[in-house]
Amino acid sequence: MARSTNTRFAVAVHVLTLLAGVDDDRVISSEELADSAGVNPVHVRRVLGPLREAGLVTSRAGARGGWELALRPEGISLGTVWRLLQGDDPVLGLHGPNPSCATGKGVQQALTALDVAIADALVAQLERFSVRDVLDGDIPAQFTSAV
Amino acid sequence: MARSTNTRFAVAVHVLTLLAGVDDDRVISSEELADSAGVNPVHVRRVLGPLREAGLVTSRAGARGGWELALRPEGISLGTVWRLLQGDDPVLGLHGPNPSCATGKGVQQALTALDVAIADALVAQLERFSVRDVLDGDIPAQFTSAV
DNA sequence: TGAACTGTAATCACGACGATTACAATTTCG
DNA sequence: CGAAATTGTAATCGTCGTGATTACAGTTCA
Repeated sequence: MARSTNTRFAVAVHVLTLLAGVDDDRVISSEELADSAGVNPVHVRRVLGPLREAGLVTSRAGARGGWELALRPEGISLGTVWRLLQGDDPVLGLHGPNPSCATGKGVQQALTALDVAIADALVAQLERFSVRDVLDGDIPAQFTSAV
Repeated sequence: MARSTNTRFAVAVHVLTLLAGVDDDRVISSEELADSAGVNPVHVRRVLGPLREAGLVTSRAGARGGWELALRPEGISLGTVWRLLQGDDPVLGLHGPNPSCATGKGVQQALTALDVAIADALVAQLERFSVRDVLDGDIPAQFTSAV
């Protein structure tokens, strides 16, 4: 089984969808979100950290504290979420450099270029959908991607 | 740093490019390929296994044995290589199921659908290039993906 | 026959990831 | 004010995927 990317994106989508489904003025604690997503509260806070810094969600400490969306669900695209969590990390696995071999140099460059292209295509697909779409179940099980 | 996919694809591209660059009737040993790619000979054989079964390369045991391309470099698309090595493994990381929560169900379905879309888009990008392109350095460092 | 390979299983070490624990800081409420 | 609830964050731990390494049987050529 090939290594897939980590589950932060999945957890983020899950949690954001939950937050999108509650009343506007209600906040939800990390523990509640974590229980629903089947992960650890600390993990939830770590995942939501970057999203808070980007202004997608807000958090409140103290009793009756918790999390809520800072934007409307339709204003949060999955591409944005991906970018915030994955940053510029490569999608392809590039093995170590091999400076001695000329062909190796070329291969490295090709793979790097491909990685950029693939990352763009990946985000482009995710950009087509928002948290609202996930909440409404509006992501078809099968659809033709731009091939 | 997020977990990227494994390096099998990168190794495969590297090795295939090397094989594409030699005379037609010359075979190269796993050790030679491994040294050039900076990996282990056993790893090379494991990576090339699926490609051999798919008819992309052939191997010969015994003295003066080794590997050679079974197809012309322009006939080996990177998309094919990716599919052979990655199979149907998910690109997105899907966290464990959460049957108790209705929203969770929907999120799982959405993520699964997205994973298919993304995998398709990824392969579509790779399909645009062949081993020949890598060998010739014909993969531009920057190009607009279909956004 | 012996050397040079492939094919493959078994084991090992490393590293990423997420769980868990712990604790300081913040906020609400009685 | 003080207790309870909750975030923010560091530190540690266990698990798992990955590739290196070793070992060895089978194959082929000289």
